[in-house]
Parts: sequence; structure tokens; C-alpha cells
Amino acid sequence: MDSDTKAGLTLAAFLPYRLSVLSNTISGAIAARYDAAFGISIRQWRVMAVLGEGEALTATEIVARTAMDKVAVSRAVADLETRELIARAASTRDARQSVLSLTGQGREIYAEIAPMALDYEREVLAALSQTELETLTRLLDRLAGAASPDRPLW
Amino acid sequence: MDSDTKAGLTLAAFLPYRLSVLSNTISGAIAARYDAAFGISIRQWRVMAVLGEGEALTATEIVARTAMDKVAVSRAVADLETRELIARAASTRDARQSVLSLTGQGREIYAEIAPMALDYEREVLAALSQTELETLTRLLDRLAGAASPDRPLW
DNA sequence: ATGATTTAGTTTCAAATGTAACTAAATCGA
DNA sequence: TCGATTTAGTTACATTTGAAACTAAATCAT
Repeated sequence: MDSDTKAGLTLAAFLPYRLSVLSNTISGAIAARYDAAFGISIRQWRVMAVLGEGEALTATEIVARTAMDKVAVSRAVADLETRELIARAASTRDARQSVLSLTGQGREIYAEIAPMALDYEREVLAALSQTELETLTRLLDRLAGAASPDRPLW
Repeated sequence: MDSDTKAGLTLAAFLPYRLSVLSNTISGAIAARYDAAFGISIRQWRVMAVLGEGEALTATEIVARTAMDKVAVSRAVADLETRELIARAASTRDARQSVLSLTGQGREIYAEIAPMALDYEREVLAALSQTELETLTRLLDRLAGAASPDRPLW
């Protein structure tokens, strides 16, 4: 029997590992920039990013749009509120929820970070042609569908 | 001026975000399985995975192959050693380092987890044809090259 | 209506992580 | 060859994170 006949797992070739390293490298590089400039964490940025799209949102809606859990959202929101980057308005229909939106200051910072993030994305994506980017997007969507934990298992 | 003209960042379409969610979904799904079965964390598994490839390695070599930092490796190694899944042998050439390898028990667990991980990978990759997988691999490599923080910046 | 359950969001506590400081051995340079 | 620097790995401390428990409001079922 060949002692080199292993389970066939080579970490460097294992897709989940490769995705993880790539994702951490990219997210880390962007986060390093806005953290250095504004002291904002990735999670805080995600909250700002969805609010920056325009709509005011409740915490639960932020959870749905950011793939963060509610505790993480609660904490990010609390920090951003303390720093007056987002504001909380009482909801008229449900006293448990508040409607969150960027403050003027929050919008200013958003307006600085968003182009920073997009620039970096462009920089990395410059390695791909337009067609390749479309292909990549399609394949990632397909994988996301296959990997999504909320698909029925039966 | 159009008040909807934002910085043009939509989180759901932002590649770094999409990669991050996909990566966490996939890694999380696999980790949930081996954590439930053996109480092993992602980082511990990565150390086992590179040792499972065959060669005995020093901590520094593990750092190089896993994209983990040395503190994380040190801690994962310490835990795995306590659980007697890896063993430490004094290095002959450098008294500061030890040479690490899986124990018999470690190899047994490795032999159970590796197929589990590969099965899940296969399951997800089933969403892609062989050609698409090759394309994806190529594109991810390309992105990794472009994103790699160790490339010269000047 | 009103008690039982669900939902929104927060708090608490333990575990995981990152950064910096540290120890000990190896290498470098005069 | 011996002091200065670098390297391997660990430890200590502060911060972040995750899970579970919790509070308060809404909805559901009778």
C-alpha cells in the first residue's frame, strides 16, 4: 500500500480554504484603510454601507441585508450611535424597534469610505476582463446557492 | 441633482462582501460538522490538515502554509498536543523549534475529517461543471495574485 | 379580552482573538 | 569571540466575538 495515498486533501488546493484566504486578504486590506482613517470596524462599516444605500432600516432589516447576527448588529449600531454616525428614530408601528439612518456626519464618512472600498475592488478586479468578471459573478452566485444553509435539505 | 446618486456601493453586489459571506457559509458549514463530531476548531483543523499531508513541520512552516499567524498556530498546536493529536519532537538543528506531526490518534481523526471536508466541497462544487471549476480556480488565483498584500506596491 | 407565545433588541458571561512584550536560541558583525 | 540583532515560539493583557439569558412589546389563540 502506498503510504502517500492520503485522503487527498491538500489545503492549498481546497476551495473553502482558498476562498477564506482570498476573502480575508481582500476584506482585511480594505478594512485596514478605513480603520486607520476613521477607526471603523468591518461590522460597523457594513451597517453604514447598507444605511448608505439610502433607506432607513430597523436592526432586523440590517441583519437580513448584512448576514450579520443580531448581537453583532446591536453592538455595531450602539457604537455608531455613540459616535453620532447613525441616528435612531422611534418606530411608529412597533415600539420595540427603532428606525436607523446615517446622520450628516455619518453620510460624510460614508462618502469617503465608499469610494475607497470601490477603488480597492476595482484595483483587484483589474486582474480580470469584463467577461471574466461576469463569469466569476455567475459562478460565485451558483456556489452561494449550493452552499446556502437555508436551502431545504430533504 | 439626483439624491439617489450615491457612491455607487451596493453591499450585495460588492465583491469583497460577497466573497466573505460565501467563504463564511462554506467554512462554517464544514467546521460545524467536525466541531460537532470532534470538538475541533477551524484553526486546529488547518494545522492538522497540513500535517496530514505527510511531512512533519515546524510551527513556522505551519504558519507559512496556513496563512495563520504564529500566535494562532502556537495555540492550536498547544491544544492539539494536550489532546495528543499531534506530537512534538525536538529539532536537531535548532533548539528553538520543534518538529510537529500527527500522532496515531491524530491520523485517525484526520482520516475521518478529511473525507467529510472533501464531501462537502464536492457537494458545493457539484453546482459547477468541470470546465467551470477550472475557470473559477483560475480566476480566484488571479484575484489572489492581485490582492496579495506581499506584492510590491511601488 | 387575557394568558401564552413569538419577536425585537440588549445584556451578560465565557471563549476566541490580536497585539505587544517576552524568553531563549541562533546568527551576524566587528 | 563576544556583544548586538534577529528569529522561533510563548505568554500576558485587552478587545472582540458568540451563545444564552433576558426585557419589553406585539401577536396569537381561545
